[in-house]
Amino acid sequence: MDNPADHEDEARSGIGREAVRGRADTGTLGKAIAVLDIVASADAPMRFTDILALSDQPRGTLHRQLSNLVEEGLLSLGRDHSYSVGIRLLKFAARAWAGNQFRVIAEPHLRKLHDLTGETVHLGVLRGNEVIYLDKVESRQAVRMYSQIGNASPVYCTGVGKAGLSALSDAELQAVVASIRFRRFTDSTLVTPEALLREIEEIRASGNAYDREEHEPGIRCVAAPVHSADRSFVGGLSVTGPAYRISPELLESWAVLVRNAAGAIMEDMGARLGPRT
Amino acid sequence: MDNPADHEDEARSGIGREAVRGRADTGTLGKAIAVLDIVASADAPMRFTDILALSDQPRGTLHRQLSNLVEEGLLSLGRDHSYSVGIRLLKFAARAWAGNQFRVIAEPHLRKLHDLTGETVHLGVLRGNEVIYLDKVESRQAVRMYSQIGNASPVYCTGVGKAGLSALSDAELQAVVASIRFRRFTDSTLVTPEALLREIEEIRASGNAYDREEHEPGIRCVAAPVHSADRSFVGGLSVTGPAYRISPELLESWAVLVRNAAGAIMEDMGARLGPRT
DNA sequence: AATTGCATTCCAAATAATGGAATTTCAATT
DNA sequence: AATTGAAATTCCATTATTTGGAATGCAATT
Repeated sequence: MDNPADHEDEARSGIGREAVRGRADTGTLGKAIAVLDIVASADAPMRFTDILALSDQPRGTLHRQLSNLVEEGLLSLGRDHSYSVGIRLLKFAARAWAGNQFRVIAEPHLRKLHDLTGETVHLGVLRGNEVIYLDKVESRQAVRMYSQIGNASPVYCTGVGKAGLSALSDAELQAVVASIRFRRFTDSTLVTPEALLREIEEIRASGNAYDREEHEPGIRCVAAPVHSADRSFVGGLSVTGPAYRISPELLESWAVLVRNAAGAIMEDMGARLGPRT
Repeated sequence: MDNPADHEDEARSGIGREAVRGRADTGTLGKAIAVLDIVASADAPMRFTDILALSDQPRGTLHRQLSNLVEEGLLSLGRDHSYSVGIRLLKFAARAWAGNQFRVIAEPHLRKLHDLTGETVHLGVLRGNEVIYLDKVESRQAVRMYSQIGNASPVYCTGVGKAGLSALSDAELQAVVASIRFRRFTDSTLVTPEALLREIEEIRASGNAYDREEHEPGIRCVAAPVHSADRSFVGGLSVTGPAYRISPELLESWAVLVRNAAGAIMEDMGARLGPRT
């Protein structure tokens, strides 16, 4: 599943407070991280000229930016002049994950939901027009944790993504939807803003989002919106499974469980964060 | 101290750029990442003044650096003015992990080693005077993957760390050892450069490093050095288990298995990278 | 209402980044 | 072994960004 033209500009209009920045890539740091993002969004190591083609920086500038990133361990430069993401980021991410209170508070609820359904449970948050998976509980350990945690998927074709969108204000929703470059993954993928917005309305009314094989054929899920106490994290909670095992009726029967779990998470967060303020 | 062997090693050129690096807080990016590192190294969210105390930047400067990091999603600023590591790093790390060829090539060998011993297997690489765990295979899934992957531990009291050190040139070894601030974790922890260097010599001779409850009481391990084909990654492979289950004799009986697995990984890497060059 | 302990903003001076062009290295081919 | 075109890297006068000490804002506490 390669998405070639994805890392072009991505119009990073994110969510919440860290989000309403229309302009990004400003300042020395911003430009450097934009370069890092280009390399991180590719699915193979990139050579200098490959990156040059995607970045809008002059040769000399780009070269120094890359050198700085390598110097800091954020990128790694192979003998064959190919750049890939550096392992120093693993350390940062491990801390980001372990220290994330939203995830920590949610974790027991994910487990409970997994026990109730027997299927894979995901927690993800919005970041721009992507959803980043924060946690996952599954039965078989065959699939590695890292295979999902940290992974970025489009908002418009995942249960977690659509659930998250439904929790945004209209202004935020409009901004995100406008930044989406729709791409058809399956026959069921929603590929227009109108179809997406219509579905968001339904989600707001019912409290549940569904992924009916819209991202991957044979994969269904039911989700509900969750957000952290201060709304700095907005996302969703979902139960996912193979279509052959999960009938639409079964999926629907889990809807209330997912909503309850999402509600319980938000209650826990209020309980922990409320008094402290 | 004009050891001819040193020149020999230096002549081998660019060894372990990734593995051994001095402090490089230079440039705008470097200083920003240094600030990020301060926040990532703390085990709780930090407020502005906490960070100010640890960084040697003036108020105004630090404040703008933090703002920039938040702007880029590398840090997240809570409503209570506390900074924590941002989830955008999860995306970068997921790519760094999935795309890391060293880890990809090593993975089947970790599994095989796990099957042979039944105990937890770790793969880690040196970064400065820390070892960063790249992968882990364990029996019980009770402990979460993220609990180790990406985690940074001191080189001098872990099997993987000491194994990695033994694979460095004398010059690199000296540089790393000089940068260590020794801390006693258990009664067995090596706390002097001399003791560490003496043990590195033994590891070089035998091909195996041991952690005899030097980091955590009740935890033992046997390790062997590994490095990527171009030596851009230098680290170790280890089998770890609880002391009550793993006698010193049993541990020693695994030594050859670990050495063989390490050798097989390096052979695989040569096989994949060799023809391409 | 005043105080205290923070976090945040300001702006001239200092410093680091910029980028077009020149140079060097690489790798494929003869 | 020599040639050559492509790719990577370095150079340095110009330009834009960061710097940092001091002033200001903000919200609890007395």
